[in-house]
Amino acid sequence: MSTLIQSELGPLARKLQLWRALEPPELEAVLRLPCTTAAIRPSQYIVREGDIAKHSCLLLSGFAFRQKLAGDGERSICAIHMKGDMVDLQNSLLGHADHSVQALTEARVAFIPREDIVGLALAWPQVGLAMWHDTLVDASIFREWVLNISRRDALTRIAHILCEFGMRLEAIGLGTRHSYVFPMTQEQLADATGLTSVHVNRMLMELARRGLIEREFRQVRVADWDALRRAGDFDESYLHLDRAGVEQ
Amino acid sequence: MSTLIQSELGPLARKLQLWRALEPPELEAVLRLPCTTAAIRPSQYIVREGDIAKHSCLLLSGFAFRQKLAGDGERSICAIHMKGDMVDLQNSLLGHADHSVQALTEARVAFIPREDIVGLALAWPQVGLAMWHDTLVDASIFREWVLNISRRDALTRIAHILCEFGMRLEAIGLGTRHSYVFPMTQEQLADATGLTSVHVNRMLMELARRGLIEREFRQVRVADWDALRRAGDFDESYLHLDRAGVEQ
DNA sequence: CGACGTGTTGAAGGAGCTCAATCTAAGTGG
DNA sequence: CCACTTAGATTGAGCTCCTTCAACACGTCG
Repeated sequence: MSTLIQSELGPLARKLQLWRALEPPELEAVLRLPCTTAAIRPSQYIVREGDIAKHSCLLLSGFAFRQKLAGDGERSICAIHMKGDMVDLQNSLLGHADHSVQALTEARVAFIPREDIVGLALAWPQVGLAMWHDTLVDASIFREWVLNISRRDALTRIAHILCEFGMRLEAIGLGTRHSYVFPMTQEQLADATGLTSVHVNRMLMELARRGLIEREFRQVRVADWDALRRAGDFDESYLHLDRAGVEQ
Repeated sequence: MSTLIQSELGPLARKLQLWRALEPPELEAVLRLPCTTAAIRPSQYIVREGDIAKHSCLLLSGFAFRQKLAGDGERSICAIHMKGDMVDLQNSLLGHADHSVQALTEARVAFIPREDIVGLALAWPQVGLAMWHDTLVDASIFREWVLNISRRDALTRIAHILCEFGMRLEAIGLGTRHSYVFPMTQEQLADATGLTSVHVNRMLMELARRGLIEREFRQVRVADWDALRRAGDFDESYLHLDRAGVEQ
């Protein structure tokens, strides 16, 4: 955890521009944010539930997930994150972390001091709006997960999350939804879908048996995207990747 | 849907101040937002999934909920809202509504044009931050619901949602967590917890049998708050009602 | 009065869980 | 290079929490 580099924040600038057109001086302000970077190992904590917020974290490479624990120790994974995601913007404004963030793979993370995020939003309101927009999209994904977990059966849940992951990878130019490495263990996938790892295993095998996907360890090949999409009751509009209707 | 009144937006100003200290001119800007109000009947739609965003909606009185539908028609209720809540800030920034909002009881709603919300955030960045903060708290509640539905058993889920509702009522000065009218049918409560109405019914009766609550139609009397809190694995920190650690 | 929405109850069935064994691949140390 | 370990994936068998279906109770409202 060291080195103060200016150009590290490219992925953030790119993400924010996806949400809102930014002028050169605004982009510059984003890129000039002070930050320190760190290399994170798989399963290492980036944020711990209860932490007092001192900085926000941006994922520069690799994958991470958010988790909460129930009183009896059961784990719930409520989000998966990839390059360019602010894994906890909320720490910039809320007092304490209400959940943990953990690395899924080798990852690089940039830490940006809390007050600089707030200062950025105050000095450059358009950037503030872009970050707010980002939070709104996050919230939309949480709602879809509530639906996924509460009202879809096991097979559909798994198919849905596979669709979402591929779609998001593609959206940030990190691969194609037709073939990718899914970076979670079956136990983590279980915690992300409200199932057990045993049942996740059976459902993955069932999806393969039906010819929707082909698997080789964590490598997923989507043999029939339309069928997987149908099986997963997947409609990407909740990801708000299109910006139709968003002017100004 | 008519009448253009200035002082209608008091509940919004109060809510935003809860999240961030605002100066008189900032407050005035909030209160001066143009808006139209409407009386809404129970189960009437306030926003429909797929709607193109033209305005944001503020709940002035009564209760409402957000829902999404699965492909097979199953319903998921992902949030309950009360006085002062912006039931769809996301419409101000995102292009289309990714879910519906429906009235739970008789309600009064203020519609604020999309561009005025955006304009407010641009002209008064502190107000923009307050609205962003509001979205972050919303997202925190969604995460807790994901945990609630995915990793808690039926009795715990119901107890948890009863705790949350009472706590939030109290926070906005609309009652006490020890006794309130819970404005949902058992079927709606089922859709908010990922259960069936039959099982919700049995769990409510079990909570009463154990002496945690007393019921009379929708009226809930919390006989033993601490026990209910324990039974519901409830820890209110995710509501971010305290502002400890939040300076400036 | 009949119809409807909501709540309550019983009985039977099933989707997913639990427990436990086995398998595989990738280290790790000798 | 091989014995040993470990994390994760796979499989089977039995069980349970919750669902499904169906009936009935109750209050309200036309």
